[in-house]
Amino acid sequence: MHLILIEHIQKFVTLEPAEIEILDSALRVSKLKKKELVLQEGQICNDMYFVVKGCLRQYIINTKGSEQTLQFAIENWWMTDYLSYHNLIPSHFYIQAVENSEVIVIEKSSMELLLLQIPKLERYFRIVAQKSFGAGQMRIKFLFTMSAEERYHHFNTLHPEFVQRVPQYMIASYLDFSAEFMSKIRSGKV
Amino acid sequence: MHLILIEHIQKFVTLEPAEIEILDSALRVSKLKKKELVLQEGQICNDMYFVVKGCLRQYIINTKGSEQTLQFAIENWWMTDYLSYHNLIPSHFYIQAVENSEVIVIEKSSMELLLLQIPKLERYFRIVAQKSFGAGQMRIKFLFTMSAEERYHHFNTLHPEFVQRVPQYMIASYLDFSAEFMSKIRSGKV
DNA sequence: TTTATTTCTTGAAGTACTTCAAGTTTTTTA
DNA sequence: TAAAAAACTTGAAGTACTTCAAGAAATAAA
Repeated sequence: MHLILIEHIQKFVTLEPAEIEILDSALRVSKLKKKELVLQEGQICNDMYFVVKGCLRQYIINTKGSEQTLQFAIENWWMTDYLSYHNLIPSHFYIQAVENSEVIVIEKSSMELLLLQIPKLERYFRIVAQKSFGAGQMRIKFLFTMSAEERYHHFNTLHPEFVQRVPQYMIASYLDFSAEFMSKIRSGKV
Repeated sequence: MHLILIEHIQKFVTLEPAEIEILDSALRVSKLKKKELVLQEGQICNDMYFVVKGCLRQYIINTKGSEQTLQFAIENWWMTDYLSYHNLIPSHFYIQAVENSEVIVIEKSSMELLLLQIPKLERYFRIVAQKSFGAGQMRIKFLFTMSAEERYHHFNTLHPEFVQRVPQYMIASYLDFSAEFMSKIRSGKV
């Protein structure tokens, strides 16, 4: 049983036993090794990933050839490239496991089938997407109004466990400053 | 008849005549004067707005007391503060008409009713939210990887009509640089 | 039209960051 | 456990912007 996802869904909609049955048999778990890629730039994103355990990140490779993390997903978060997924266009992003991770993968075709069989899931995914969009708006607010140092302390206060788990250079690029500058912030040299 | 919205919905789901009837009678149009606010910081956002004509923007007032635009919505776009809307928490944002505008307002209570009466709308709003989130991800990519000048030219190429309609200082803050710097970019002095 | 208000421009001075390069520490692999 | 790889630190030099202040131009109001 894919309990973690089913419980997450039931926070937003109530499923009948029969629906849980359908859902459960449609899901499959995939174990990802640290650094394993599930999406690469140029590919069409055909899956949605729900993190059961571990951590994924979405990143790009910029013109200087270095990686910039745009998004993290930890337990109970969905990760995908919605634009590539919906419009069938090549993705601009990489999606990678930051740690050894366990994810539930739902392919697009199987997702469409599920949404027909269990229309309540439309509601669940609507709410998830709307909340994610709301979180994204807050992120832009923080990026626009806080200095690098403020963003670091804010993130560190909000997600202290996370800062331990993930390499600093990934967090630095997620907060839109260089790894070197982050090092200076941490040591108080700025 | 609120044709523009109904047509927009029918791009994603097919509505029965009876459903159109229900929908149509639940909607109301509101005319907004230029600069009119529909949401202020600290208020709980209780509505969703669909722009029929004109333009809305979401902005904040930063610590220096100046406005920063985080989001625009033109014809066929939805605008709301999803975080405040879903979690019933005070909004961090202002939402304002940039021009004299016509919007369709749906209050939360009426939205919940509509979603029960026309479950297909769950699908519509799911797709809209997922696509919006996808667009937000691209926005962050552009903010992270392009210089101010590149962001300006990129935006200008993508939305040339828009740059005419909206004061430059709003676009400057949306692209995360100062109005003065935008002026210098435009005159080639940089 | 006249006046008031809003928006845009310009240059000079300042700053919050980046980049580079080299060394150190930590983690992973064999 | 040694060796290799990945991640972090440090300082020096550079730069892409911001801020300020003042004036000009465009738009709206009277």
